[in-house]
Amino acid sequence: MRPLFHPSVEDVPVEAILHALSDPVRVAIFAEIVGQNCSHNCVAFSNVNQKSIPKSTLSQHFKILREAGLIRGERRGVEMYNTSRCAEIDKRFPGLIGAIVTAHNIQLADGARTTKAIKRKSVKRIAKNR
Amino acid sequence: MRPLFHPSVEDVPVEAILHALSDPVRVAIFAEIVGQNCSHNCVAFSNVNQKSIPKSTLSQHFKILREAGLIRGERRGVEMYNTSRCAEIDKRFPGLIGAIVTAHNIQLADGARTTKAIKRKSVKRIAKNR
DNA sequence: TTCAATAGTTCATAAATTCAGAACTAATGA
DNA sequence: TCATTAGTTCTGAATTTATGAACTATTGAA
Repeated sequence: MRPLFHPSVEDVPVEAILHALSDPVRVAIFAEIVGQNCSHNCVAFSNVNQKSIPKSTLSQHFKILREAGLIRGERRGVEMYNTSRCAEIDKRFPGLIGAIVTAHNIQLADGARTTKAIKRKSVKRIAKNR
Repeated sequence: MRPLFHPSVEDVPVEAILHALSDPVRVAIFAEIVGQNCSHNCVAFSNVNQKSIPKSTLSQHFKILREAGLIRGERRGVEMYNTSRCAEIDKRFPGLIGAIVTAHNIQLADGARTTKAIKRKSVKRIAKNR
């Protein structure tokens, strides 16, 4: 299996970072990894947000986080060890990751109200039904 | 013409904000509006990034920024007056907007290197060709 | 060794989003 | 009333994303 691709932080545009974190499943995964400041394998997340997510989908999510320079994935035996690359990103874009993770946590804490609208789709629906 | 929809900031999930700003044209527009801390009509942006963007597309972009609670659009005669809603958002998600706009500006300042990769698409291509 | 089990990737295609031209609406000023 | 300007909406095409199925890699046991 060929080694995973990890871009150097200078090659990652902010847009890619924002895009990677604009998905509810991916911010959740990333916030976990940052929070624990340690590893986590793919399967550990198979029910983020009370939903069971197919592993092909999860695999994609991790790939997007990796290619946005947000995490580093390292094979450890049969499973994957993921760590955040916060420190590196923070050098280039100070405060960015912190602010996003904080915002995510604030939203989590807000609870019920926002959990209903956590999918992008919902926002659009709200907007539409005005 | 029916009045524009502006969500209350509490109803906007972070994901929607990040998604809105994960597009190079939209961050550029938004950073401009924030930077000038004042208005700007649609057409003023018709060649953001040296590209001329069709007005139907621009209209969509503004709508997405509006529905993410990032800007307020107000009709002034025949044209649109757009202002940022930074202050409101900052109350709920402190530092978020600032960090993103700063990151955007850092990237702009970096110049040539990143401008080539400014489209999400490019990042993926870079990733693919490994 | 060989085999089964586990973790994750890749591939193919269906579903959802986004883009952009064309037709439309609204306000302004001649 | 008409032409002009600014912006929206509609619609089909192009692009992205999601996911089941098939595949690859590693481990541990027989």
